[in-house]
Amino acid sequence: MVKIAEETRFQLQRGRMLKAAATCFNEKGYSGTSLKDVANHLGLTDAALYYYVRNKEELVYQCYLRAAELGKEAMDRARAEGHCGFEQAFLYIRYHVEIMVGDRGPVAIMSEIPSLKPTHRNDVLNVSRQHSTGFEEILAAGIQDGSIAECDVRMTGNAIMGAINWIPKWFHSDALLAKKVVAEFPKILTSGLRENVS
Amino acid sequence: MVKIAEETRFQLQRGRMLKAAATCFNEKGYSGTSLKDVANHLGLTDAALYYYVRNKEELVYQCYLRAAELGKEAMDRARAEGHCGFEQAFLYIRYHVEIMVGDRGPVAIMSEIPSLKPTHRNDVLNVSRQHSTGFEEILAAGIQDGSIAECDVRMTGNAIMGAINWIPKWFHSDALLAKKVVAEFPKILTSGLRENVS
DNA sequence: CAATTATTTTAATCTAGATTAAAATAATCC
DNA sequence: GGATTATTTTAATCTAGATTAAAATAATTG
Repeated sequence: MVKIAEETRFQLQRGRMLKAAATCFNEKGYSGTSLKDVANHLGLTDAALYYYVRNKEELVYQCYLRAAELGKEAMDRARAEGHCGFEQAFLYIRYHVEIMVGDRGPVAIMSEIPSLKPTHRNDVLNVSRQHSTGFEEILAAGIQDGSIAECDVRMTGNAIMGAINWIPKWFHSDALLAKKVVAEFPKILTSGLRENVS
Repeated sequence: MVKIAEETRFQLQRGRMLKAAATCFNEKGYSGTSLKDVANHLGLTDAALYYYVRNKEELVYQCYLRAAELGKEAMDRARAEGHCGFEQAFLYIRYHVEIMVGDRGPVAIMSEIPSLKPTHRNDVLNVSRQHSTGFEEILAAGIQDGSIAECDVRMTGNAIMGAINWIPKWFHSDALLAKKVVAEFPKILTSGLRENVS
């Protein structure tokens, strides 16, 4: 068995597992999902999951890490492509939402960060903070370049991020709705940012 | 022991318990908080909580019900006092946020609704839906009366509610920050609603 | 203060669901 | 095809933390 093939298969299953876990956690809650639930989603037995992950805590950790990475990906793209603060903010929201409601989702809601073990918790918190900070930087840049009206970047960031992070609470795999979310959310969440705030 | 005195004391402790539980759930996550944690907050033993609640599931249920009631209270006030859709939306956000970050909080994030038992889950979901619907009605009324620009009320409602519901994730008892949140959130979340959306 | 009721604690259980070890099956390679 | 490694299952344990029963303490009443 050659290294490359083996890792590919392994990583495929592992990816499926993380998606299944995210689905379960979002839809059944954390305490409501047993490893058996996740395994059933994959046509496996609960014990099989231990081949991919040390324990349940690590499963959650990996889900959260994946969520954070996808967010970062969206932000990186937006920063690279947007020509002013406003455009970067708009694109970030657009890309992140697109990922969340698209076929790379679902993305796990990070409701159980505090019950992760210290190392893992810090990992996740670090990426999260980077992410928040990154968005605040975009907003600040937008104020500088005149594309965004003067505002409290911390609070505005919290508001917009909150709206995004909450999506998995009410959105459950629905292509039609997904289209609407992608079309509307970026508009809605940035419509208050322009200069004409009265 | 007279009825009234007894109920007063009981209800007081019970109220404290619900607040302590909300604090724990928000800060340590659901699976991260044991009944012992909640009890310690009150200087009690875990077993004592069973005097106030049948089991942990009911404790969560009560927390969520309380959260829903406080939201409803804010919305009722806003509807009674606001003179147009926009004003009602603004006031609702203001009042709800004020409650969440003030001394009537914290309000539990409803992350574990799916693991409630069916009856309780339905109770909570019903109030929640009423609440969302109520806000959408406010938005629709605002569009009618011209105080709010044409928009997708469902999506706009989801966005604004998400931003509010996410607050307990990053806000932890801090009077100074509380002031800022109350001052900024209503402005930020309604700044995109006016007619001048381009 | 004695009696009654309310509240809390102590000290056990009880249990779902996580975890593990060993065996079985499946995939891949030479 | 036989050997080797990867993946999954079966069948037990193991455990934290929820739950309970009985006893202890505290409050209130007349």
